[in-house]
Amino acid sequence: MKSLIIQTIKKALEKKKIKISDEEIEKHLEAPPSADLGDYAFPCFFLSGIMKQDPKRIALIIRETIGNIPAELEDIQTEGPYVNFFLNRKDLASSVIDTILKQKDAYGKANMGNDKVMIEFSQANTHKAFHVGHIRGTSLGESLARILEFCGNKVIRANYQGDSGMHVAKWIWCYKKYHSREKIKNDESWIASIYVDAVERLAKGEKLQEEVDIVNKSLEGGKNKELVELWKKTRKLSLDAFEKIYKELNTHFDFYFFEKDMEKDATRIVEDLLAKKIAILSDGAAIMDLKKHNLGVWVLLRKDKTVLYSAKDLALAERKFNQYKIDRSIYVVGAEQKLHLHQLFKTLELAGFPQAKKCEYVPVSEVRFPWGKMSSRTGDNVLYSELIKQVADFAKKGIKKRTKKISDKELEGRALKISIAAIKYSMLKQNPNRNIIFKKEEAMNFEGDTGPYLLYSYTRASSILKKSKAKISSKSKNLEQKEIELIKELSKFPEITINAKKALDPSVIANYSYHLAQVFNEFYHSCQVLNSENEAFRVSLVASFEQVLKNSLYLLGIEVLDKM
RNA sequence: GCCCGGGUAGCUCAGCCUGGAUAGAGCACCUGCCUUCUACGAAGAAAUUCGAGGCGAGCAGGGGGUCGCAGGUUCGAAUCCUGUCUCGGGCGCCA
Repeated sequence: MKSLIIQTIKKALEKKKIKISDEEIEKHLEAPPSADLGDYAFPCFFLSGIMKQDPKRIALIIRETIGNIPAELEDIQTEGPYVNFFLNRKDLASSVIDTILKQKDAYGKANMGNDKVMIEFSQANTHKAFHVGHIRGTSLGESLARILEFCGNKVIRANYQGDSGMHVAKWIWCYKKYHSREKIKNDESWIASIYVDAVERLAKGEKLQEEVDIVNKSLEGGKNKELVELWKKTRKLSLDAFEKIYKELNTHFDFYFFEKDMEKDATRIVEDLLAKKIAILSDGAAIMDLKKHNLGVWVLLRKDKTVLYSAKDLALAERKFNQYKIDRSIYVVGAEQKLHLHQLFKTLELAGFPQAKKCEYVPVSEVRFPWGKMSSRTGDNVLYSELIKQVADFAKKGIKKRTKKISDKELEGRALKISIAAIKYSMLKQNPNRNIIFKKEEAMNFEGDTGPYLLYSYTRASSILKKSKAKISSKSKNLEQKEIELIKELSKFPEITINAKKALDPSVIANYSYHLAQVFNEFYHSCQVLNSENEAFRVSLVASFEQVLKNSLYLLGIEVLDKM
């Protein structure tokens, strides 16, 4: 249809002895700000230089030169310096609806190559809090995985859990020295509090770090059985807690990598880099001097030869490519680690790993309080477990207000899904590269641009579908303005998924979902479906909306509900 | 100091890559509406139908903007370029 319009414009211009390429015309062709202005608009500003006339006049000339309207189009009008084209909306409507109802869950899927992509995300550290910031990275990774799959990729979800390193040493040291009389509790906030206590104590006593270093060295050596046992036990508590969270967040991983398992390979790789003189020793530590590349200095091994996360990341990269034969490796990691990731990729390149070029970084910005950083080091944060409980309690109140007969199990289930939708949506609707200012009151807001609003719109649609007995038909004798708007919005979905994939940005999908629901709610208020003359058509439109909203929410990792 | 990323309504954000029709949303505030999640009454064996209100996780309308500031490019700048102010993050043994 677009090419027909391009050709129509081209012919009209040729009659006026002006040659413009198809590409040039397509570049200028745009969508008018509202449907009553048409479906495609051709702005004439750029022609005023060539034709030496007022663009408004040029629009009139083009319209006049076109003459009769081609059969496939409904109308061509001018509006100021624009020539506006109207498609045959009834045809458009039935083709959009037929496509959606035929393709169902596959509507919007794209075939953009079937690369095997590994996407690493979440990377929660054991022995520390899983707070709101971690929800963001986890939700983002899962959503990106779904978007890539939807566009034809084979996706491998990988988690890289920080179960070794200085933070673990601090926790073990602190527990042994100050808390050993406390029983080890299966309680996230208790585990998090020991870490906070360690950081506080270390900030006060300068010499204490030496004790932690000894614990660290000993843990890495693995010979002190008592320490290793304590590590294993506490590590498992953290990992089990994470697993429960992942399940609630509707995500899963195909592979779990652990920092602990990278230590040996990391040492080997660094020794190799030193032998090849790619890495050098400085003050006894092994470093990569990347100043030439404007990436500063990257420290790989401490002077006591224990490994740093930099070296472990080299080992991880090697393992990802060698063992899993992937075409593309995406790292969904905090934006504050930007330099680290670039140092990693550059080092892989200098070390001669051919896969270096296949690595990509998706920075995830912080979730902050209005007054500053959220931190597991200071304990100034909101734990996932606390937040989900509060939001779910709030959701339950809402459900109870409306529904008298509901089993406890059903109530819990619905409340959890609504809360997850609320929390995930709030994390995904914003561009990943920008900080989110977290306010607890806003997490409890279920109105407007929120996850629950989207779920609510879905339940409205499914309720209508349940009640209607009409036979579905995608054909309509006439179309209301709100119906046209909804159809046009539905037709945009395939393009939206491609945009989200290219940008690796779920907020594109989130913004679309919200706008789609808004348009549907406007339609809902202005067009009665049940018992209307046009019920057969409207039901098919509602069914299409339900399907597309479901598909787009799926890409965000949000499950829909029939009832709320 | 150097390197990134921001600055758009009181607050939180979208639009910026690829410049165009009055700069869009949400929250909060004000005014209306409310038929199709749920929920009340009546009729019916039931699906359901009819009726009058309420709720709000619904809709409409309203107030609120020097798109940080200053230049430049352009017929046209929130969008591109330069400068500048300001906030956040990062910058050799944390992850």
